[in-house]
Amino acid sequence: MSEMHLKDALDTLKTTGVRITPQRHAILEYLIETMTHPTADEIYKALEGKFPNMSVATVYNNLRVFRESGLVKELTYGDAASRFDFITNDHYHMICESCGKIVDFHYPGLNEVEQFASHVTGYKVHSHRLEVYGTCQECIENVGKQVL
Amino acid sequence: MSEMHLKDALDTLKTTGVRITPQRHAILEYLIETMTHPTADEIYKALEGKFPNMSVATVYNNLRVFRESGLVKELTYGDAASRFDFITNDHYHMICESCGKIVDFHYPGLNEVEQFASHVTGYKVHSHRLEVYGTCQECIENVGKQVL
DNA sequence: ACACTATTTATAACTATTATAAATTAAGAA
DNA sequence: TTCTTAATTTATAATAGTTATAAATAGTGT
Repeated sequence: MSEMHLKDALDTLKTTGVRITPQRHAILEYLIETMTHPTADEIYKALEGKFPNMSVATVYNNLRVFRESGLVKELTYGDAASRFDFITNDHYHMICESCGKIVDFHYPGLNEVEQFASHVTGYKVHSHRLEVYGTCQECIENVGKQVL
Repeated sequence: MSEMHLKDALDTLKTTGVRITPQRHAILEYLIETMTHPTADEIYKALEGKFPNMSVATVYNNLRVFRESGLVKELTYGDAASRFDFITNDHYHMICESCGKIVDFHYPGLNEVEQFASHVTGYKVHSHRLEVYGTCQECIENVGKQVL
């Protein structure tokens, strides 16, 4: 079924007139099959084997293309590197403030908030972003050697 | 009443054993009185008049101190510079994707989401972050000369 | 297979942020 | 008030993530 996602994604690109290069194929594939939310550099390193000559710029360029095509979401964290997330259906992120691990969770109705916010501010709403911060089980157990 | 905030903030710092320097005073004051959500550089430039010799590092250092004291929240946006927000009470941000303007809005109950997320993921929850993206009235009227 | 244009690569530049070390200063003690 | 000391500021350099550029390469429709 992740193959289905890949197929859909490639179709989306083709429809938008974006060329399918081996690099793009590989980046998309990697984004879909890894359940993590990799940084550009992690993607770069992961594909180093297949594409020894690939430039970091290529990764960044394509992540931007994917973002503009609505295939990928970019998650930013201040000075740290952005993380990229293949968009499947609506989900949110739970982030461990100790080790940085990100897991997804689904939650139904946040449309009310959008409507409310739109009403109060007069903005026309496109989307929203919700993130929950906490400590994961593992880090709770490893108290004493906190990193962050 | 913004003077109240400043007083409270200074007290908080003093209690935590953080020295009150003129620079810190000025940065806090600026953060409180400007309703915008300035970047470190904007703060630096705004205080250039009063402190011609102040270093950018000082602004960054103190914003970190304030963040660690829980006085200030940092909002990150990928490659763009972080924006800093004096914490009053719980509010969220509505961000215009066209001009970048940020306005605050209040919304009551998102604690359910925290509880839900905690239950599903097993994380111990500390906080959350919600942002709504859209287009502000002004930019809706100025269609045709889109910036972003 | 060709031609045309998008894309990749390699490199350098840019910008936000942080580290460092020397000079300065806030704040409590004498 | 003056002294003392550790925290803070300043100036500078370094780091890291990301983007711009231009030449080389390669998809895609014909």
